[in-house]
Amino acid sequence: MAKNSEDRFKKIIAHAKEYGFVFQSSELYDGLSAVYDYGQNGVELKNNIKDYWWKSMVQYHENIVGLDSAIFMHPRTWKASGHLDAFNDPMIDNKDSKKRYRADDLIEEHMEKLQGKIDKEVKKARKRFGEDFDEEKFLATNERVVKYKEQIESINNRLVKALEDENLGELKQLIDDLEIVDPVSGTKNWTDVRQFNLMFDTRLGSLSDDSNKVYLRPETAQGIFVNYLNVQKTGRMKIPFGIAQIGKAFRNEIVARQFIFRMREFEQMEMQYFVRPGTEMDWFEYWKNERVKWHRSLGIPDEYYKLYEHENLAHYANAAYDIEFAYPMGFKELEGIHSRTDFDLSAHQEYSGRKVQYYDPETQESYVPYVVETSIGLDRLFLSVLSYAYEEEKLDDGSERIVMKIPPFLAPIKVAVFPLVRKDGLPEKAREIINGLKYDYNCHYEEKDAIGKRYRRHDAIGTPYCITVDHQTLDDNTVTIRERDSMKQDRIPIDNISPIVWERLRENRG
RNA sequence: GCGGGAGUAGCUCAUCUCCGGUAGAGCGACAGCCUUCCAAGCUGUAGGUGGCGGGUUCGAGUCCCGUCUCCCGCUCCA
Repeated sequence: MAKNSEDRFKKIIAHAKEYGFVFQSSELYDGLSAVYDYGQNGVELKNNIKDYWWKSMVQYHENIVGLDSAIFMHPRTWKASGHLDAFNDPMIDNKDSKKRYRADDLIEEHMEKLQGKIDKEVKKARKRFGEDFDEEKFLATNERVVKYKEQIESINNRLVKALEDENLGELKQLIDDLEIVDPVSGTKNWTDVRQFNLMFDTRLGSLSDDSNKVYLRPETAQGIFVNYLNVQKTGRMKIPFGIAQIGKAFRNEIVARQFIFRMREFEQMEMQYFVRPGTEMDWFEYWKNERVKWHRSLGIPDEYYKLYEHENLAHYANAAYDIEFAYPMGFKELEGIHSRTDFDLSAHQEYSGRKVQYYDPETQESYVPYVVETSIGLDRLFLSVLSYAYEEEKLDDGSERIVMKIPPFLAPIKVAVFPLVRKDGLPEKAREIINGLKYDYNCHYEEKDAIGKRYRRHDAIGTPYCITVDHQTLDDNTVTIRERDSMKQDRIPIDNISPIVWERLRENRG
């Protein structure tokens, strides 16, 4: 990370804490690594983001409905989804090179080397015997080849058994016995083999035995897939249709850092769109464009976004696109659009033994729908808004201000109301105005300190509009409304505050 | 997880270094005064068992060990 963006990132994190957006979890007890809490302003911003996403998906699309599934799910869900197998890796570090490897990979590479030796022997023999060479016979009888083959077999047996038993000590022993060296450092100075589990587990019920182990979901999508039939049938949904969900997910990341970008407990906003097989690429394109449009509607300039097409695909996908955002630490994934094929629904059909299909009246056939997923990290979106919004501004008079240029319709507090001075009945008038506005907008009243200071305080949390009650207000019932970014003021009648704020909030939504 | 750096008031920091002797400032917050519009007027108040635990010592923020957390690099990442 470049020095100045590193500084900027630090300032944003400090600002987020100082102004009640994000606190480290359990800070009182020295904090909990990679877990964060949202403070009084953070929760408002986060709720506003959620609300906007939810409306964009569920309210603005008649064929998309919502869902709120539980975090606990039947353990077989994760067997079916592939998470149980795909994210259970035994890892080992070389103390000299500081490199980390998958222990089973190292052993497999060793076996491949042995296989390479066999191939070499075969090649040599073929050269020697020419036309008469009988490969099968050679493989079965050549002393050296047979020895290599036996070695491979015995290693493989030990490896498979060790993995099955989750015997980490045996894996380490195997690496020691084979005298495997680190390709980088060339040494055999290894740590113990340790198990890394992506998923958190816990016990359901008060008796602790292995049979009631359950996992905290590592993605919300599976809650949608296992409810596909329920929603499709009870909602009488016709393909194509979507199910949207906002919820917490949990991942025990090996390294979880970078503030709220990568957390152990995080929130996803996902929409799974069920389509007829063969049309998935069209819908993939469609949602790619829709999601880009949605991001543009936040009013953040295009250059903050970059599209990235995946070449290494996850176990469930046949196409994947990331929308990346220019965070202070560089372009990083904000949202993923994936064509998940029928991988998940088929897997659940197989593991549950139930028919997870759709009868298409048009084609008069049943099929397992294909799925196009849009999956965005709520916390990452929050961070993108926060890091875009943070600005240290030099004003014409030479002074500085820190202003959070949060898209106004997402701002934690929409309207702040101040009496110019704390006397002459101005505070009472200001209270009166707030009481009229608070049912429509999140408002804030302040009378402490000089007026300029109060403006700056609200700049720092991104409040788009400040209403000031002055002496003229008492004569003609007008107030000034000050706009955050331009710092310009208009004088408007009290009765017009609500419609004008409404109008401006709408305008600001791309 | 490994390696390096750091942790003193809400924030920024001072004191720390070869020399151990009962923690200060600015900003901020709060209360009040003064002020007719963009942070810096006046008065007062609160706030720290120096991340936590242990050791050495008559005495530790200061020396030693452990631990937690954060930052940087490496590794991993649906």
